Amino acid sequence: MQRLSSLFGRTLREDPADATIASHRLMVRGAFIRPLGAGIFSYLPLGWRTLRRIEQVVREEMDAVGCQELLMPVVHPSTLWERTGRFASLGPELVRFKDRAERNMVLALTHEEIALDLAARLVGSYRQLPVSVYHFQTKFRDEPRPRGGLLRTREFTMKDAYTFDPSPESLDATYRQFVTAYVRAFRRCGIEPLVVESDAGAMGGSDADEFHALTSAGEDTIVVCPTGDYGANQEVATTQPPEPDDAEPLPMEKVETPGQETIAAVAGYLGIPTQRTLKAVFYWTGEQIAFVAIRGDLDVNEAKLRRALRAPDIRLAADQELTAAGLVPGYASPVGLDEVLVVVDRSVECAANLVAGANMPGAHLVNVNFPRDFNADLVEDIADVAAGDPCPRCGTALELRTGIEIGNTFKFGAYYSGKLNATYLSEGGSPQPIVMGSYGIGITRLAAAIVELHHDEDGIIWPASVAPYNVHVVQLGQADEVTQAAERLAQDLEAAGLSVLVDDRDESAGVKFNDADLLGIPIRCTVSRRTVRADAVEIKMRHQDPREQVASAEAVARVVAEHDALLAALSPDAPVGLLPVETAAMANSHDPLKGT
RNA sequence: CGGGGCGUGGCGCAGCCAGGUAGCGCGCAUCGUUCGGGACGAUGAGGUCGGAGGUUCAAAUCCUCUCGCCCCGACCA
Repeated sequence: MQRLSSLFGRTLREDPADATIASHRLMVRGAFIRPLGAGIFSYLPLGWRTLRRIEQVVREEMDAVGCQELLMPVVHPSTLWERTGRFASLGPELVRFKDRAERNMVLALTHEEIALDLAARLVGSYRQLPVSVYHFQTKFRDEPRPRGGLLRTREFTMKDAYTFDPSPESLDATYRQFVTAYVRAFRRCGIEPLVVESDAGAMGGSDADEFHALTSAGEDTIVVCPTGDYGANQEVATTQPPEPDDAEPLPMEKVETPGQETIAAVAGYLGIPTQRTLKAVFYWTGEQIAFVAIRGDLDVNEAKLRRALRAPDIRLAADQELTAAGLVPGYASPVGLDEVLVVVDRSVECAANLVAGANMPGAHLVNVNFPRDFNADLVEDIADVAAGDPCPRCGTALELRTGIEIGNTFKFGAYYSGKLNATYLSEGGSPQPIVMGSYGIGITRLAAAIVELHHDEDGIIWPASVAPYNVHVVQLGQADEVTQAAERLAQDLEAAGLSVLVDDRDESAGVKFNDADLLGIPIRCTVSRRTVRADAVEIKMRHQDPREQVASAEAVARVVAEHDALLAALSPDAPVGLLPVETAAMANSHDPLKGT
């Protein structure tokens, strides 16, 4: 048992000034974590115990699908990273340094290279496949902007798994197993994950899914169909193509629009809806300017544009870059442009008689029609999906949600195997590339997501599966009889298999109860002069209000039963797949920031 | 990287504009009284005011530079 009087860490009465989101605030106040630098945290005993419990849930689900735990290093020679090309292609988020012999080294930000290299060395035959490994390991990514406590850190703990299959079909089966294992793990941690399609990445992935905890504290926008048949990260989400406008194309004309430099201004000035305008957005690809033409009411989705252009590092172009290319900011038009790369969103292809800039100050063109009036180098879907757009599968109005990405899964196929020459001998005796999958769960981020979904104004409400201790024994008063009773209760609870935190501090009842609420251990037992005289123990569940006195002789059995019931409620067993949005709505209703 | 904010005992803050003995609340220590939802009284410890340089008789305060942290955006397997 741990006594609060000797716990390393102190709770804070006031919120830390720099914490804005609930999980950050409560985990610092409750002595779970302390910041060391931007995006770098120490995990105090309470926090570390919690992380280890989360790990254990994940570990059990990984073991259950036959995945084998190992441990790979944090510091790597750059060699393998050079062979896959990532030493050069990754940006400053990959920390590079030299050792004493001037060899290039990196800090692990993931372990595909290392895991696959191991597989290549250890797997020789199809008889050894499929096989999979995982570990819990520190990752370091020099993020440009850490934020939200454990939500986005530079140093973090990740459970990453790597699967090795003999064929894409075999990988498909493995992949489904892992998705199922992930959903089970998250449910056991008290999170109903929303599984959505995600960006497979510019690095050769063929298929990818993300697992989201829905809460307004998240950073990702998720597009979901209320029928549950579609869900995708906004980076890859699509909607049904717009209905073609079969209006008769009218002759193009120039109109004076002095001072009307924005879509809203032009539309207002001409008395038309923004859907009837053509918005020009300019990106710099690193080599040239890309002129993006999109319907005025839509927004450009940069992730889609990046893929369409096959340009990993696009950014909005600066005004001087536009002027240098002969474009007039506010009045730019694709009409009459030859030198510039033009990307047209499919919304423009389907529209008729749009208003576009005239490439001169103070004037616009009306009745612009594509492709009659201008050319495109690319026509693609590069628009953000908006709430209300029709589901690509069933046409139902789509909804937008905010989520924390707590896990992801990727099919890499033979992409890395080709680079690292990772092969096995097939039944026919020929070398074949190992077919790889990669699966991540951010353990520290998952802890933050759990707190976001499980807290109230008084503190954290840990799911029983991951709480740092099972039971919080609060001793009120320092009388010998009370101390002894609390001690005995704690010992009996431990003998029954529960972990116990005892608040034996000489503090007032209010301080102790408030700290108990803050720390969020699911079951609280109070021992005081009053309960000792009644030969009883008061039991209170953290997630509900009633307090109940139970006879001492029955207290332990009762606590065990309550704890078992809490664990049973965190059942992993429910249909797996793309989850219905009702569950998403339920998850959101837990979020006090949004109200209910 | 762009924009904004903030660095003053362990935590939360005031003082800065209008330079002149570094303050408040909480916490901490000791003693006493309290003792079921952040008790009360008394006494006490604890701060090179993020750092460097400058202006000045005098700098937490004014100027310059710099480091760090937070938020928004950019970015993000």
